[in-house]
Amino acid sequence: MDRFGFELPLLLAGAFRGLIDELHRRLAERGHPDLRPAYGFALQAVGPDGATMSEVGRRLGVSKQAATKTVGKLADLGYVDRAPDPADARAVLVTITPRGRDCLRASAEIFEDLRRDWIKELGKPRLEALEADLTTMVSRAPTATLGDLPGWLR
Amino acid sequence: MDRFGFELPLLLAGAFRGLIDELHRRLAERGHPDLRPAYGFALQAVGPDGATMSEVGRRLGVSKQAATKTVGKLADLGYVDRAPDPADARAVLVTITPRGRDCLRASAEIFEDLRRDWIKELGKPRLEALEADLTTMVSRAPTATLGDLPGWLR
DNA sequence: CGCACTTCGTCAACCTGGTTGTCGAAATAG
DNA sequence: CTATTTCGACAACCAGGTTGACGAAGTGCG
Repeated sequence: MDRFGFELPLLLAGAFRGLIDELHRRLAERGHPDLRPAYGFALQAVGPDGATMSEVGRRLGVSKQAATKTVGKLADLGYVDRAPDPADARAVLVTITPRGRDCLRASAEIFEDLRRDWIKELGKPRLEALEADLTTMVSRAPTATLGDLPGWLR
Repeated sequence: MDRFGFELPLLLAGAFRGLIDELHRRLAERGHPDLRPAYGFALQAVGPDGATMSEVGRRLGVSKQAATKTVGKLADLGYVDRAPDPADARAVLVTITPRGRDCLRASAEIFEDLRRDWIKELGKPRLEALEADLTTMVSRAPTATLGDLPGWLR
């Protein structure tokens, strides 16, 4: 079966999207219905040890202004807290709340489940080959932080 | 090498993005520097035979208002023309200009080149396996039109 | 110590690409 | 001929990004 070149990006995007859609479907079932994909990235960027606003922005590859807005949303949803940094009076420390931690844990579990689904469907060797090949191609064209996916296709 | 579940979506997104970034890099070299990924989708949606505004919107999976705006940009850039539909006085016919056609042709060629790059890197059997496996997983979770990718991760 | 420079986070203004709601005009159904 | 649908425009709005300016706080160094 000979394929067209344009199918490759479509397949990649479709697979990515399918994965993320399914993640959020299952996340909703587990009590996190209002988390959007973009917030998920941001939550990851905060990380288990917390981070300052600027740090979040750097990790996401967006301006600190954008990070401030996103963190604000995350805080409204109860996933993170903001507190003055005791070590630096200019800085704001963003930390993950228990709810945020639960969400992160659930996400990790769901991703493992999802990967298991793929293994069941394709077999372990095929999936590992797929991952290895994608790693090759991704490292060949080093992509940015990936947190700026939202604005990227602007 | 044992991988984490969360790597899979990252790899997919990274590969997709790498492909699209490279497409637009090469498109720019060929005289289409101002086409953005989102416009590329829209141009595809107009198609070689043209379409009405509403039709473009439906194909992209967005409202006709959004389609109107995007088509406006595309027209400003000289990729499409708008003309009253002789068969329906309400409708606006959107057609691709020669420049748009050139862009579409260049895109197709670049995607083929890109696929050849992947074949050179991974070998034909591996790439075909990768495509087949992605097809399996994508068809398992039927994704939408994909034209609404921009707004999707909202 | 004191001053210059950098960094932190905020505010304000703006852009883009979406959304919904309303509307008049044109096509279609009955 | 009328009722309903569809087309595309306009307006208002939202989300998530941008840049620029800014004061306050930390840092380096003569």
